[in-house]
Amino acid sequence: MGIKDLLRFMKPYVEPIHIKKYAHKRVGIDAYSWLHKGAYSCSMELCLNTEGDKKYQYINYCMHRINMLRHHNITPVLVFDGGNIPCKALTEQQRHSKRKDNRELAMAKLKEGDTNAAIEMFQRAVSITPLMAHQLIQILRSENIEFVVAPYEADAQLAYLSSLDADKGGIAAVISEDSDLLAYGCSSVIFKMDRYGNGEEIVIDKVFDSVGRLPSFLHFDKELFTGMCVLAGCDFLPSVPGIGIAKAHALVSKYRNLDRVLSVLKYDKGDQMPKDYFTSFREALAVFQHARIYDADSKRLKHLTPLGETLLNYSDEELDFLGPELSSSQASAIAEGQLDPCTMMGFNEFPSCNGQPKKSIAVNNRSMKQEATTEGCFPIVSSSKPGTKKITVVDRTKPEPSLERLSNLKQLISPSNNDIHVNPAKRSSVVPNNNPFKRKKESTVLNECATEHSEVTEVEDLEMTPNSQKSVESKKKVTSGKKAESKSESNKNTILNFFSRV
DNA sequence: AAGCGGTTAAGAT
DNA sequence: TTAACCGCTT
Repeated sequence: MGIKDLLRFMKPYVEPIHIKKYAHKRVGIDAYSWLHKGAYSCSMELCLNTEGDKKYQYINYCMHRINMLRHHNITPVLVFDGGNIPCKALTEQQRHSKRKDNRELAMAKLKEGDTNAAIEMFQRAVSITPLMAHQLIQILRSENIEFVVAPYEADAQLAYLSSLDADKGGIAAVISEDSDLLAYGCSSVIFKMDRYGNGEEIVIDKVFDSVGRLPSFLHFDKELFTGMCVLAGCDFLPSVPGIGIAKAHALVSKYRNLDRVLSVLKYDKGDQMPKDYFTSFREALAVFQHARIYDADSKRLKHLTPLGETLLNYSDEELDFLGPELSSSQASAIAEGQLDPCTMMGFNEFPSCNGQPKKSIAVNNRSMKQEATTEGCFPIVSSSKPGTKKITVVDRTKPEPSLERLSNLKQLISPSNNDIHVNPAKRSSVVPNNNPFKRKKESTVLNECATEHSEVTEVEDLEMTPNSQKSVESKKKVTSGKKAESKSESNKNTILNFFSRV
């Protein structure tokens, strides 16, 4: 993943930092990396789609980290991946097939009765689905945490936000595990951040300005750096055999011009180079430089950096390697988490009653997209008539799963029955019935065919910083102007107890 | 000296 | 899954 060996190569420029360095700043988060780490603890449940609380532990993980950031007065901005771009199709395909193999191995182990071995395989089989992202997004909405779904690569969106001033929605740093961020020109990236906020930072300007440190980037600029990354091998294009990060750096240092590097490469390695390497290289470079990103200000797609003369002359089809252009309404519906960027269908509707045409926006849809379509409605079954007042309902017949694990958590759930909650505005503020971050108000059926469907009414901030006994100040959120009542003092200890055990 | 395949140890949840 | 290391090859 990312640029081959880049982080190892950049080791001399890595500085250990604590996230509190960014107190009172906005910090972007590559949501995929957290979702993926969080999914480890519930990989089997996710793969088998087992009903129960455990399946949602990845949300738990993400919220812990978000609350840690908030504890340090950092404003988190979560950025989710959107559709796949064509030149990443091969990488995606390889990952998908590996996961499929591991899934089959896991199922075999399960059949044998070797659960431990099965879990190990399931951990290699989990993929992050748009549905999982959507479920986290619903919590983020209710917690008023900023997020955006990128039209394509989250990394590109993060790099864009990194280029903006804070008052224009910009971010001061990015938390990620992916070295691609540097190739996209992100100014400050924090890798390997742990649960306490310790991480390793690379600041790109320090790299360019550093005198006497090796490897030297003194005569590099962003374009040369990105070129070096593409030469070394990235998700969009494998490297020419025999070229790794060190050779790529040496070539770019020596010639200081990517065209010259390419012609030298052709001369030296012409026989081992794919015929279309030159074209592929230019496209990969262009993705890193001019990826399509969502501009929240104009509510349109834009390019990460403006297209140069050559690319400006390209037709729409010729620019499709950046991912197809999207209309303003599509782009903003995706960005705001209402449209599944892979299927272009709404999250809260049945596929059958969704009027959106299924535009193919990507060569390869995400793996396990069937979850995103057929199960995207789970556990929501609500009216699709626009403008109709929605009545939300919790199915009381369904037992709460894993109650023994959630004995404390259960106390968070409001026992009040027959509490009708009409909420026409928030079509999408729907969370799983057993979302451990919510106290739920339950509603009765008033109309239509609604079945199980819970409505967010209140959110607790969760203290999880082990070093600190001070609680993060609880920020109560209100849906539809409904004031949330606080039971936080009586519940805080039980919350603390619960999360100290997790 | 660097790339690259293979192996092994450590880390996370 | 990554990071580090080994040994072989270019």
